[in-house]
Amino acid sequence: MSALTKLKADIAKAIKKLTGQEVEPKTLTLSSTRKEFEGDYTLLVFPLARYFGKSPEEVGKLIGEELKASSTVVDDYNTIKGFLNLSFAPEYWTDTLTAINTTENFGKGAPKDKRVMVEFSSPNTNKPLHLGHIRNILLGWSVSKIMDAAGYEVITTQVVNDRGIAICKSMLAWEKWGDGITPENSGKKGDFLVGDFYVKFNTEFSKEYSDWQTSKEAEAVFKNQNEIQDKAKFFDEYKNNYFNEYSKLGSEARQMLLKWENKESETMELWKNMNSWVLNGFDQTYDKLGVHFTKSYFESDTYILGRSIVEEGLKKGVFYKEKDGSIWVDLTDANMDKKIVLRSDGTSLYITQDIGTAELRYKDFNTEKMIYVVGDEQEYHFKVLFEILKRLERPYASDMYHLSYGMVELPTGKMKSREGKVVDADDLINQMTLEARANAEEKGIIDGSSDKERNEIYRKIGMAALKFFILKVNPKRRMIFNPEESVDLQGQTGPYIQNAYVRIKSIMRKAEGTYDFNDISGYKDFNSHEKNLITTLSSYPNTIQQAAEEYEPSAIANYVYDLAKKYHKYYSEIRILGTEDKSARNFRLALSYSVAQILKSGMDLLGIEMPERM
RNA sequence: GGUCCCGUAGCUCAGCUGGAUAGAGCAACUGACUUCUAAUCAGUAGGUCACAGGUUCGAAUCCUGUCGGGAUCACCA
Repeated sequence: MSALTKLKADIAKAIKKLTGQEVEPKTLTLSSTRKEFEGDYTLLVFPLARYFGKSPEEVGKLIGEELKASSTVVDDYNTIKGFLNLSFAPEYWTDTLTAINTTENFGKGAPKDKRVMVEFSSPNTNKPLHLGHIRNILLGWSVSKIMDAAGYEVITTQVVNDRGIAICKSMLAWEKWGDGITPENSGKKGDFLVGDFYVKFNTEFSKEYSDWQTSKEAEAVFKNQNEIQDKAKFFDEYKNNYFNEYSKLGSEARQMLLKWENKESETMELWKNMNSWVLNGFDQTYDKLGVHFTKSYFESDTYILGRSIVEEGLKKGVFYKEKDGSIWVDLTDANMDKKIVLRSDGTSLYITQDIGTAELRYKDFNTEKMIYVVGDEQEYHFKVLFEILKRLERPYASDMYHLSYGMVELPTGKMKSREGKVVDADDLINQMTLEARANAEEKGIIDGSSDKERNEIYRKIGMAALKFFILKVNPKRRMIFNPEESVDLQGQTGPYIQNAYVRIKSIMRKAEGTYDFNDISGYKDFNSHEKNLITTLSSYPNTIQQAAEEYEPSAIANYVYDLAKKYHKYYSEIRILGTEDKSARNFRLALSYSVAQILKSGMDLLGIEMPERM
């Protein structure tokens, strides 16, 4: 039991003694005292005044007096209006620090005996990962780390969309214009190579389309409609119809998809090859980002799943059949629409697949809780999916969450990979490392280490800047990313937090062998920074639980920044190694050590590594 | 049109289970490196918390409505 929980129990006891009223300790509001006031923690007495029938100020005095007499934690008190400010005994601070210092993995929650799956990334195999994926991947990875720290057992997965018309476009373009090029013979990263052909297809297709627009056939199409008068505007919107009805390239791509579905060997061969190039490229990017998956699922395996569950649901009466044979679910009573779950020709849809994959994962891993990290444009889809699974009475249906996040846009608008208008993940990662290096070289620090070590440090700093930049923001917010304005390395950033850690590491190296963490109790004259830091440290476990409950990496990011900021301030005012009094010096080193541990641990929850020097 | 998300300093964002005078960073200006790493610290300046009502001893926070931005409402994924 932490000292604060004990204090709350003491307060409840005091109230009981004074009024006879039973109060649930956890309903008490206890927060750290604002720095303008005297005291360490503050109890809000407004809500308690009614039990006493006296003014909040008087009530504060009564409780304060009682606590001073009965609680071992409380040394003194003062009241201002309805705020009861409590000052703690010196032992509280040293004991708390020692407890933090000696607890292994301080902050980690007790095992919850529940397995949670986090699905994220889920890329298409026709182009490289881009900035949008980065937000997804960082969120997913961080949430999985946070869940783990909160006490869950975590499984990470991705569903790779490796089939469909998009990949056929790349395949077709490679066949037509590729001239046998491969990642091996060209030295180009596989996902970029395939992505180039995807763009190539689309530029060729656009050419074909604009040529067609002057043909008689096109004239006729335009005349046969009278919804849009402006010709250019009409053809702008007609592009998809053209692809499906008139385009030569479109028909070739569709034929390729048909061949793939019929598993024709030549097509399968090409498909397998190109997919392996892309997946290989993805693995390199994942490595750089430091993420990995317990298991990857492939849509080419899962796209037919879900049908048997639909059949089962039909029998149960959850679904119904239309005259044409298509199967539907009516969700109007849950304030949603009717939704098709199986086509009239018996084939699966996106939602059918998702029903099937959920079931498959449950069977594979026995996950009773599932988190899907997917963009907010799919909110409705997941609302429907979760409702369907509930009606099908799946055992995991009660604990499903769609972690939805806002789109990442460029200043010029949305990214369009078809037009090659994207910020590639790899480019961004490299750019960040270069940025970190340029910054370091300008400052002329990090000397004495080898090139290899230095590059490793630059990588860690660059990645920290990028990851923190993205994770500190509430996922729901849309974000506009300007590649021209580089990500900051100063201020509220990843490197700022790394710097606090590095400073401590430097102190610890210098102090090596000259201190004893067990000998701190002689120190009693704590300054406000020290109390403040210990208070912040002791709230770490709570922060983790809250971040897990709310699926909110930004809560951790803000916490870690706050801690680093407080430490930087402390560092600038107190000369730790120069402390004369022995137990004070030990205390300060112990405190610094704990701060470093928690900074490292918290950053790890964001997927950010710490350098030992920078 | 229905539903959901967002709106806080010039910019990027915290704060939202109601509590004391709304906080950071960036950008601007001023100061601090012979002293544990200045990717730091201290300071100046910057606010009708989109707007209007309501609940409350107390509202950026809760409720209702309005406005602005975005998403979504396919036998696409």
